Amino acid sequence: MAYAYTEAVMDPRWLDATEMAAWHAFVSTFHLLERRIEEQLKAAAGLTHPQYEILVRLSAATDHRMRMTELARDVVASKSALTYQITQLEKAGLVERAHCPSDERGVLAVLTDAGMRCLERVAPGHVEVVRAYLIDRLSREELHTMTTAMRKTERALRSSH
Amino acid sequence: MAYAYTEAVMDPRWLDATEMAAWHAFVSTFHLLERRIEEQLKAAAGLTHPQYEILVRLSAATDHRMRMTELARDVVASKSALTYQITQLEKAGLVERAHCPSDERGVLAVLTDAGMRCLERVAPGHVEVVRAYLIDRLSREELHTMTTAMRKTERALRSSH
DNA sequence: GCCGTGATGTTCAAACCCGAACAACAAGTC
DNA sequence: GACTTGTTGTTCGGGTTTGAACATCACGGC
Repeated sequence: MAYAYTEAVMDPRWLDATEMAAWHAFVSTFHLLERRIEEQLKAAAGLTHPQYEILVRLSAATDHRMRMTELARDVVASKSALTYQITQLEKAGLVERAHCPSDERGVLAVLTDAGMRCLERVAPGHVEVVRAYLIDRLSREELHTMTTAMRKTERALRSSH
Repeated sequence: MAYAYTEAVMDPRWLDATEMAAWHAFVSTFHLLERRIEEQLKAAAGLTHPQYEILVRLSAATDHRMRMTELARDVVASKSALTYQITQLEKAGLVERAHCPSDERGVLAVLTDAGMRCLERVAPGHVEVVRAYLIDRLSREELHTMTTAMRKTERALRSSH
């Protein structure tokens, strides 16, 4: 019990001003952008951001279908959260569930035609928001740096469960 | 009604591969990091990330107190979300509410001594996570670029309500 | 074939967030 | 002072996420 805190107690490497600024800017900006995106999607099609992301992934998949677990990994959602959202999208007629032929327990989330049309209708407005507040404000150089930086962290997080 | 969609319909400037990669990396990484942080904070002190952020802001404020609205802006939370979290922190004895002397409707969130001690105990472990997965993996150059990039977006989002 | 281990997707209760509605007050105008 | 306008913080209902528990099935060794 005692040495569970040993490392933290002995080595508090605090963030300096530059590091603190980077971290706070990162977190605050994401939340603000997320809020703006939710607002736009809800007004345009009654969709939430997680729901939109699901439609995007399915539209990019072969045969417009994906296993639940793989889809959950892609959109970074818990299994139960994905179950809930797929149920919602099913009620809206944008997604269907299908049995997985290769695995008896498996479930496939399938994008319907209505779902594809919905995505095509909503995507331009969504992209416009992402552009207006993030992409178009960054130089090619900045974009590239941010991508490599994010990937380093993503890789580290995904490889440690 | 017709030209509400005009711009989007006429000008669907899709994201190219580089832009798409940047955007997806940004969103995915944040969610993964957020998940890891929540896990660490909950295990260490039964705190959520929003709650931790509140304690941090209060500890940095003069007299360890802040108006609700200002605090909500800082941590990027809705008014009702902050009301809820302050109530939770009050139950845990980490924060108290006080009347605002200069404004009769105002409420001050005040960090208690127990709250300060809690923060001091938890902060090292939290910082360690932020370092291990983000800060320490980025060069000084990358950190600076990311900060300026985030700030551009933050500024744009905050100035448009 | 038969366990043991692990993966898959769902269910459930609890916690949490959002937005609209609301009462109370501030600040300025007339 | 009364009126208007805007701000402050809370409340409430509905929607969403979480993590643990669970039933079901895949896969390997023996």
